[in-house]
Amino acid sequence: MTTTRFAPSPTGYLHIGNLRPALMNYLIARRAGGTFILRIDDTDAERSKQEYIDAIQRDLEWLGLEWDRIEYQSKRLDRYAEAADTWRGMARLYEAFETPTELDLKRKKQLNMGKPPVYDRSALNLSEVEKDALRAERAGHWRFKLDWERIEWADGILGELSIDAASVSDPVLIRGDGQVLYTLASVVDDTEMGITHVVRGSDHVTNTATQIQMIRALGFEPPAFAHHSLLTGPEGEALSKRLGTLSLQDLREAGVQPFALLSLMARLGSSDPVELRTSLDELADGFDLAKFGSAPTKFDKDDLFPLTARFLHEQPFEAVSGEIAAAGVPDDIAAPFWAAIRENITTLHDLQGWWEMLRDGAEPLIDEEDRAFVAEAMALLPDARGPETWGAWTSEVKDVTGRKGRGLFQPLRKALTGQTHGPDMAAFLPLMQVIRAKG
RNA sequence: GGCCCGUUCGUCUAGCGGUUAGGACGCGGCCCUUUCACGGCUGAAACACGGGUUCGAUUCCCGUACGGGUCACCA
Repeated sequence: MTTTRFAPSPTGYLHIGNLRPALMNYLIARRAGGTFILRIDDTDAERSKQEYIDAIQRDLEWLGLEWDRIEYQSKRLDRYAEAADTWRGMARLYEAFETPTELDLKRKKQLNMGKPPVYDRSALNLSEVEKDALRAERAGHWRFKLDWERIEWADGILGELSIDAASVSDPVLIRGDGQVLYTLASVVDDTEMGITHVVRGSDHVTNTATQIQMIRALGFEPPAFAHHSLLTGPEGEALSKRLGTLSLQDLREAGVQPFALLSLMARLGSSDPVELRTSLDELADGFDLAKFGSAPTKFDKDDLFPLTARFLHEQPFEAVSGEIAAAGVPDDIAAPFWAAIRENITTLHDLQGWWEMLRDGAEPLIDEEDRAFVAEAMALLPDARGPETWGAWTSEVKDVTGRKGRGLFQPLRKALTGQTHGPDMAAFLPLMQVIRAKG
């Protein structure tokens, strides 16, 4: 049974970088008919907020990424304590007393000497008497004692990976104040919840190495791990530098459609072409981690808009009637309005502009050599305009002026809409409430 | 600085010793169309650099450069 999870920490809003693991895990579960768990990693009590938990769920719902189950780490503290006891019993968990300042100092010293900044395990040499003395001063924190060996695994994206445990610090699992840390909670949850595939960003590869040892010590077999590359900005710069406008909420407000976002993110970085898909089943179909590369992937927000436009162009009136009403379009002309302009919008925000043009008219765009022609044509334009008007009118203008083809239609479009391109005029003209060119 | 990963058209990538280096998106042109879009056809566009190994390197090895990640009592 395939079981995956998406495990955001509610310390901020979901952004584009979070969407990759969320989607990948969702699609893997979906494709296998398995279970997708939303796990709220809220062990950090100071930074976690209910507001963010709500926002995360809203964002996932907006995208249609439904979870089969939701779990909260803050409700599983007893499970973590139990695992800690197990490791203590095997002497894999040891108490250390360095303050953050001391550790920082040690690291700087090591760095200065050109050595890797790895914890030196000096706490292991403390006698019971020394420990008691230290306990009297401050609360100790707990580290997992790594076996110094090469840790290897076959990564679903990165391939064969090997990390020397000796090059990594023994991870702190429990803070001095008793707070359980990510690595511990994650390991316990992944094993107890039967997670079969862990897909996360490549910023976790060293965590994975240490977690494999922790899982084995608990008597479990590690799940299949896969680490996707991280997103960068269009110039290859770290994405964190421009995360400002890349929260899912920002994208939604910019008018990006869910399926545009999903279609791009489910394929970007893989060898499959990015094509608009309009269901999660289609997205799950053919989704394969092995098709993803391991190089950093450039993400450009602008790529979302052509997909959004394409999605909108396919939408029936019923799907957008609410937005059309919100843009101020009267009900009686809402359906023909959509039919006329839908292929000329990029996002739903463009609805407003077209409606305003219809309601208020557009500043005519008339070339000097067309001035007389346009005046002549406008005189022939009837006040009552219906679906047949454009055809009848243009053919009459054609007969009267002798113009035809582009030379006939283009000046009329420009005079009526002030633009060189736009909706099909046969459908658009009857909806125009005001025609400024008519005077 | 140590460790891990990476570098093929603008972008995402295929390639797994001998290829006219392929595809997709984007871009240009043509056709279709009263505009735009759609569709069809077509064009420009890439192996980071330097050494090896080899009859032969985009492909294998080493080095350099560059990029990303990590080295928290965050996740």
